[in-house]
Amino acid sequence: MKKNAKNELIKYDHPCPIRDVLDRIGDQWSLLILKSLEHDVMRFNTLHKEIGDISRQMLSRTLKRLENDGYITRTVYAQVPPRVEYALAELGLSFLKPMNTLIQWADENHEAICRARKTQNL
Amino acid sequence: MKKNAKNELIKYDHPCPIRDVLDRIGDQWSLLILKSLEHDVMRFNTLHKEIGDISRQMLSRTLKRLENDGYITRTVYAQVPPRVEYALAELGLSFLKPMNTLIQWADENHEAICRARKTQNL
DNA sequence: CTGTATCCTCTTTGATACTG
DNA sequence: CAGTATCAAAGAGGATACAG
Repeated sequence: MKKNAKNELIKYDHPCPIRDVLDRIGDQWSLLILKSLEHDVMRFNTLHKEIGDISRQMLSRTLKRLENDGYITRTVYAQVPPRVEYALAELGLSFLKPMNTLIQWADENHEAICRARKTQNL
Repeated sequence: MKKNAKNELIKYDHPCPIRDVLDRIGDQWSLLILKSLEHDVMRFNTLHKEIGDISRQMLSRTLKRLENDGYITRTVYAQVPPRVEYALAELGLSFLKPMNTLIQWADENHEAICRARKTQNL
């Protein structure tokens, strides 16, 4: 566990839910993957092509994390060549609502943000 | 849904507003800062104490980015010692709705996620 | 097809010391 | 009080080759 400068334990036994959740789905790819799975079950390579600029490694890692957190399910079919399908689990389905609220806001306010940003490049 | 010349599905044109927005407020601190400013104007050190484990450098940087993107305002009072107050700007106020939807979901589902996670540590 | 292992780079973040 | 500069560490992410 992390310690601060005085070597005191930082108390995250039960971390802030917001941080705990957002640290995971707040990365570069999770939302994109969940959004891709909103309407369809998807295979690994289909996701890879759809998202376009994600590396296979990051796709693999992020899928594992999402699966481990309970957002998605992973189904392997005993075939040659292998066929693996990813789909939203219950948690992922319930997450669609706040996610889409956020996405809608981003869409509506993107232009305003771009306008505000023009002055600098931080 | 759009398709390209080879009839493959394409969901994400560039620049994608979702990614552009979330890459900024999806970091470790932005949401926390915006949440802290939800009900009160705040000074630098007050924010620093309230958030607790953010470094001054990251607080400074994140505040600048949020200001530059138009989420918050920064007001300097001509005093000695200096007094600087941060407050939500219009964009930040409008962001409260999707943000709180997300926070509420995180609160309600945190336990389920923790339960799902127990098996591994990715 | 569906990944994993390895190596490498770039970004993020914190600690600390310093300035106005 | 409100930051900034500098340094260092950790992690995110990509490229490529390899494996089942």
